Amino acid sequence: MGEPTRLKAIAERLNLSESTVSRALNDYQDISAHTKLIVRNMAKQLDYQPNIHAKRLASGKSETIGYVMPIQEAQVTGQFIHELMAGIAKALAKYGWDLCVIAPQTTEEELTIFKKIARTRHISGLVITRTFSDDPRFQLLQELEIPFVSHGRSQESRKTAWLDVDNELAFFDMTNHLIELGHKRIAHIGGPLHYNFAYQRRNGWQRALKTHGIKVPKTYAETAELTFDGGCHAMQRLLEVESPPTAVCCVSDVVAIGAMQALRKNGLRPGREVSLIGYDGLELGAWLDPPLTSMRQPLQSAGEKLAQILMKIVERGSLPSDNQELVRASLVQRETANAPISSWPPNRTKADNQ
Amino acid sequence: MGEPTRLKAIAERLNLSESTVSRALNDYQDISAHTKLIVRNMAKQLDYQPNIHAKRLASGKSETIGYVMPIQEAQVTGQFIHELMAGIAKALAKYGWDLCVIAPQTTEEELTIFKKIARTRHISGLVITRTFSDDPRFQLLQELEIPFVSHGRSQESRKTAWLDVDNELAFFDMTNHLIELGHKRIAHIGGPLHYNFAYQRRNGWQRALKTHGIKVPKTYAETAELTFDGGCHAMQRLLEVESPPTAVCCVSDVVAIGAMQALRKNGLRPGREVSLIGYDGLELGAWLDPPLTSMRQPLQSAGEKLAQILMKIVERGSLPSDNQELVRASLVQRETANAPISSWPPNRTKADNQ
DNA sequence: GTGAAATCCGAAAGCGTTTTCGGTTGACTC
DNA sequence: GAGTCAACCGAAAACGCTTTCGGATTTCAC
Repeated sequence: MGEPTRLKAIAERLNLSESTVSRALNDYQDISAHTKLIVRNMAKQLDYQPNIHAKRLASGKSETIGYVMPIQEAQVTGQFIHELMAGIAKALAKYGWDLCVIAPQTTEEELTIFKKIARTRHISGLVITRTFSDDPRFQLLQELEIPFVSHGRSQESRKTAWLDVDNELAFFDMTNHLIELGHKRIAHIGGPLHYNFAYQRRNGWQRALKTHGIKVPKTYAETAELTFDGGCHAMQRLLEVESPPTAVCCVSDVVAIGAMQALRKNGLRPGREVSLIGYDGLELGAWLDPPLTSMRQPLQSAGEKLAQILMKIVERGSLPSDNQELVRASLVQRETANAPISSWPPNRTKADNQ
Repeated sequence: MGEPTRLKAIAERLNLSESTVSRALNDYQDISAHTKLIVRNMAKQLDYQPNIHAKRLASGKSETIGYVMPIQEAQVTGQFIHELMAGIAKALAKYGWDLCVIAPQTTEEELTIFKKIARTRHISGLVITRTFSDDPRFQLLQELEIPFVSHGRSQESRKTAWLDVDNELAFFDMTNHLIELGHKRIAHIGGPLHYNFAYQRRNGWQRALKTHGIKVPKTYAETAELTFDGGCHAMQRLLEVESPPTAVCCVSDVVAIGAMQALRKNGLRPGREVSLIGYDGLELGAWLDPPLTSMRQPLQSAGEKLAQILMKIVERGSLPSDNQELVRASLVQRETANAPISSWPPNRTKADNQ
């Protein structure tokens, strides 16, 4: 309804110049407190909203950050992304910044888009997720001088900004929890090692075992695709080793759910013969039978932090390397992690030290 | 690296005016084919990317559409949203349009944002989802003259653009499937009726029963919150009626999963004593024990369609009421929908007509 | 060969901000 | 009372594109 209020309208009403009004609204030092006050009141009264395109053109800033949607490959990334984006959008909205979604179909397209952004500069910074150990995006974005922050680290992220869960610690904690429950035969179903977090999680598991002087066979270090089937097959393999584990740390909830399926197929009940802990804290874990114990990281607040970090870098030139933050995941106790039972594994070998 | 190419650079190189170059690139009629060709070649050669803010300022168009994230209330909306957004972003990207995420925290905030958009016009159209039977957004957006398309209908959507799944037909199909399997005692766990789809789904179920002359007690029409617990409680109530059903149509997968839980608690196995069909076709349904039969709508393509509809309306002034489209959901056969078994329900009443 | 109609392009005026630069006050110093 | 220095504000030039308007050619019919 009606024409939107322009700077000009405010200026005319107050008998000021447009430039004064502009500077008053942007809190310049050379405008008196009194002028600022009346300008702001008038702006509020007229419900002034600056024309964002004019503003961005004139200032050369875009006040828009891009979120690169991970290419759809791993399963159930949905909830994850949703919460993260909600957090990012929320934090940005406070400052009038926009969140723009970028959904490349392939890795090459993703890199092409980055190059385009570097030229147009219509996006002032990027949030990337699903990082790989060896991730070409880090180098490219640095070369292109596009400010960015990643959710998750990489081998290349020493000098860049990131926010990550302490995966190593999470799996250290997770494994310790199982040890405290009395387990000694603790296996790990990890993810493909090109995912950076897969490394870290495996290391956390190993460190906990080492700390307690527990030795496990090499076969206890399984690897699986980050899918239901992946978890299912990996668990099956674990059940077929000479002396199967009494507990398994799983790299993700989806993998853990696959592992549950394998247990069931073998007539075992998750959390009875074999304890299981997943990672992600997915809500749906609670709907399973039995409900899946897991580790959870706060996603919404992570999104907000990512946004804040990025704005700090873009706007105030904060150094990327000063913006590296680790958060701690917490245990979500449900019903698949219990003390070991004596009837399992059925045929103990002499190597068994229990 | 280096300054981006401007219109000016192309013009100078070709000894043309900026306006000619601009019109050549925008395919104006009054530019000769030859000029267009050389301009375009030069643009490509110099890797010209127009300054989006200048373009939008000058043209008064924003080429940005907003996606309003549903307020986080119902469960597992994540995957849903992710796929839909990926589809929208993909379709928009083809035309150089942006997708901007709007994440209001409350309904009031959502409406406030709409009003702001109406003033600034920095977003040229909106996609809204999670529609309610009585949804204030429809009227407001029409009043504000903001182009929009909804995923899902409403009582107020007669004149607006929408894309929806034929919920009524989906539940008609679903119920028929159960009837074909031999079921006659088919209940329904519906959603709160302020969700528009909840109405439609219930009606589809009823129509199928009616078509086959099947009568069911009123107690068979259950209502549940769209949550795991909601489904669980509703199923529990269904099991306590005089003669419980042999099959249940659930308004959503999450509700169905809750219902599965209730069955298990009562010593029953989903798909044996009581068949169950969900709706949404969530991937995670396949990971359950037993895997959940469901109905699925194509989401990614729905997102693309939504984007196309909106662009058509914004750009070419297509009438909203000419852009109403119904798509059909399809059955995802898994293992919770089977023929009824004779041992259930345990104590048949005389009212039982089997 | 003339007039009219097409065809093609350039000049220039926006679009609504930001930001630099300079100018006008008034206060303050000695 | 002349000079200095802040403190405030206005004029005007960007920012890079679109789009209107009109001017210069060429084409065509007669």
